Amino acid sequence: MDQVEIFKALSNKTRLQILGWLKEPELNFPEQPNADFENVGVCVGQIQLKSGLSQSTISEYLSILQRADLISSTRIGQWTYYKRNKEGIEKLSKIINTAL
Amino acid sequence: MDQVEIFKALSNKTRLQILGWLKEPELNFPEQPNADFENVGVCVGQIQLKSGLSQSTISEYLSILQRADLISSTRIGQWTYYKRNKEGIEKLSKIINTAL
DNA sequence: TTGGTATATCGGGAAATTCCGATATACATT
DNA sequence: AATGTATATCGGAATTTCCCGATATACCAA
Repeated sequence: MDQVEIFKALSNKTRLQILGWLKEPELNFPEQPNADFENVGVCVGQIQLKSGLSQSTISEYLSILQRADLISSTRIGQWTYYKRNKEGIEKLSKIINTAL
Repeated sequence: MDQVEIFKALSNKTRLQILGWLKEPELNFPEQPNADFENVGVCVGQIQLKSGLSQSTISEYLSILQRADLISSTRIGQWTYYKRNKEGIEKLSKIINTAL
């Protein structure tokens, strides 16, 4: 993954908010039946609801964040759950500390 | 300074390269008379030469990086020198570790 | 199989970014 | 004052990003 693409993924207010929300899902989203935040994450619909943007836009934003390795996804039934990707974010932290 | 603006500043290959060059100026630029890298930084002309882009583009890129607090400038005579801004980069590192 | 719900993908108008050449400004030299 | 050099600013064409509605795909339930 190109460094520039990671920073592009972060260059948008809504996408930064999503990452913030996914850092503490229990504070930012209502309880979910049959899917705990820690293991699978938060479903697209909840993220979209919270963002106020359209379904298609949020779906695209989530895939941009995923391509940048900042989040990861799990499909369960008809739902896709996204959660923070610790490894990717740690890698970004290392980039900041070594390249800049 | 808005977080989004910081990441936008970093969303460009040339601007990332400039930050990398300014991290170790002595490895990336020829000796400068009357201005040491540590205190004042590297003059615009040298950065432009190394980048291969036009003078106007590099001047603009440097001011984008400066607005994001990632570099700072000093004018001496007809030259402007830019150097890495340690504090701004440390602040960015904290953003990564707390907001994402 | 039919209909319903969740998400992904497509096509596109509007706005932002990239990078340029031309020009303006600032300072030094003669 | 006039000229030369370093940098900043302006105007703009080409490309990319933002965000939407429409549509496609995937899965579930009856």
